[in-house]
Amino acid sequence: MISYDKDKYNEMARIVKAMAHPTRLFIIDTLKRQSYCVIELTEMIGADISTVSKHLTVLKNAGILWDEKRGNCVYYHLLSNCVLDFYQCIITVIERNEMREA
Amino acid sequence: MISYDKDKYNEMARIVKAMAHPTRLFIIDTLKRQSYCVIELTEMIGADISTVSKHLTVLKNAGILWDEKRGNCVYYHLLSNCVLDFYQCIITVIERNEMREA
DNA sequence: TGCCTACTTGCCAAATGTGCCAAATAGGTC
DNA sequence: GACCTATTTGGCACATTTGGCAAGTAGGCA
Repeated sequence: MISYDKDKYNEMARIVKAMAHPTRLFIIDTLKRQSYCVIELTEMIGADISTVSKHLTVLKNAGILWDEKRGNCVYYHLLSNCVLDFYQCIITVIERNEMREA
Repeated sequence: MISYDKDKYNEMARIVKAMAHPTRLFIIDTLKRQSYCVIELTEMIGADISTVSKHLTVLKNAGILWDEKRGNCVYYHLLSNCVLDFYQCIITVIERNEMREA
């Protein structure tokens, strides 16, 4: 009998939830190329800097990013490259969805 | 200059959000072995059947599951096996988080 | 036809997530 | 120390998600 280990799946959901936002997916996708500081990411995203800072904190708390203070700026880095493998899967799902709708 | 293609990341977030719930992660993990009907999953999960049905609908609408009526029951199947690759990555993230906390 | 089982849907209260503004903090530079 | 820039935090309104109950639907079977 398969049992639902709530603690295990809660912990996993915490990580997935951290990725479950368009801005945060963009941040992960952008940081795979190189690291950026909060201001640079804010310019790309076009939201309030406090909003971007909070998104970065969510990803950092999930263990997906780490941050590094350099001079006046805080640079964010991708910590878990494996999350990028997921992107191709998601795109595959989207493309198949579009095919089925057509 | 990298630009934030909101439509693209919204669409991707829709799929990730569908997975961003402990019960739904459990369902995906369980259906990788074999298909189950709503009642069977409800017994494993221990929630109201309407709650489980709604979770299944979320995953179906995201294109992660498909359903098939057989006799009196609706069987749900995993449509996108690639989402399972993500599980190992999440577990790696969790394990590293635990190491860093220790 | 009527009943039963297996679901799905509507509704609603509670919980959670989001985004902006304003205020606080933290380091560098003069 | 005073000031400036970069970032984080607090607070709040608004939107979304969640879960259970009750009601509705759909097909099988006597």
